[in-house]
Amino acid sequence: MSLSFELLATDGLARRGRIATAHGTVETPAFMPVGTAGTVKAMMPQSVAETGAEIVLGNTYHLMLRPGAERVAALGGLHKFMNWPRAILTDSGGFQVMSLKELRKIDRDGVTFRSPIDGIQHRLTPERSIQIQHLLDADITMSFDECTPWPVEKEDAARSMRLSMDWAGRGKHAFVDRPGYGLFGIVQGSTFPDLREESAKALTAIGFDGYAVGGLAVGEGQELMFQTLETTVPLLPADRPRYLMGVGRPSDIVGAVRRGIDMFDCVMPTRAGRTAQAFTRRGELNLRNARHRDDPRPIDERCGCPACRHHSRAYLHHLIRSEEILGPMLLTWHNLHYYQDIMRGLRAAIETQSFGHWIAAFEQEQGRGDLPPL
RNA sequence: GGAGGGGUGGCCGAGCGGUCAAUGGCAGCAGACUGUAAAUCUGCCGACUUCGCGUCUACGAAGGUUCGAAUCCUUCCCCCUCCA
Repeated sequence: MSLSFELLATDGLARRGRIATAHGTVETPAFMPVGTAGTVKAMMPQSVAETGAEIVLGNTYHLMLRPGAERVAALGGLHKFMNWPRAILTDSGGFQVMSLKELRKIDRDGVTFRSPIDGIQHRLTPERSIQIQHLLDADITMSFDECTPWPVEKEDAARSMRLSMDWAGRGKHAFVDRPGYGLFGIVQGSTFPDLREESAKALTAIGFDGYAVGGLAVGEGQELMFQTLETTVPLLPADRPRYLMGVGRPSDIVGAVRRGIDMFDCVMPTRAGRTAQAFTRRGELNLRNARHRDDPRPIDERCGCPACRHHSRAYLHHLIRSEEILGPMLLTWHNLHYYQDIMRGLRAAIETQSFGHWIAAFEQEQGRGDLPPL
């Protein structure tokens, strides 16, 4: 195991840990902003770091198409290329097997994609996906899998999961172990407990530096997602980090930490920020709505982000309405800052054995709703 | 003075005898967004409405032709272009 994971404290099933990567440590529970194409959209790398992020996600599929993995490698790797000196986790392309279902053909050996950029065919196998992630210099490499869509017949979920397990084994062989670098396996099996169990056992038998839970937050709803975590997480090795892929909203993250998850990534704070939605302690706000037109207050007077320290809701509303680029920038910044505030709060709560109290306060405040309009 | 082109819902702009409360776009009002084909997408957008239809008022104004007119005819009002 060349990726060290230290378990610092626990409170119930919740864990406080530390991952040491070749590009710095990552305090867990951790949220990883998504930087698909070598950029966390609408954010400068330094600003991403200032929110408290210690690791971002990059994407095999997108970087393979453009500018190309070999080109990134020749330019010194993804950290240097995007000027992000900290840790990077790369998705394997497995999500695109689902999200680009109209543009790909899947077979036992791998997946052929037709590029949405120029129509050219690209081939991704477990081995090539790992190789690309090496070329990108990812600190954490993800196994190539198929993110199983939902809803799905059990038979199809089983076939999909077993294919991903086969690919996980092939990826493990292709992975070049180095100090500070790690490979994660991804548990599939949709919402079927016995399939999740089969998948978890298959992965632990192979042995990975960390274990991800994939195929969730794809439409099944929070309750089913939590149920699936409750049956899956206990099957994962306690001494390895656990990553819930693609999740989620603040309440999803909090609930998953309570169930033993250590790492998260999600486009929600960045994408929603670009589409005028702000996440706050007291719930969600759509800054495009007319009710903010004359509101001189910040999104959240207790938030320390630049949007909240320097700008009114009225101004942010104006920027969004005017389609000024600063609008998406500031809202993305706010959302990422708020997400990292949550993670800081979760980590501190677990350290001080006050997790239950923290969650109660979190839920109470979220339920209270936005401040009344002026 | 002469010749020609126009006036359509908040704006721009299609339609040129029925299937038109009237294509589109913008503006406006909301909603969605979960390992990013996303600075994207969806719904509503004359009035009333039991929100399902329906009813009413509508395509510069007034008349007329027609079973039926935003669409054809007459007159009037206004705008634009070119020539004097």
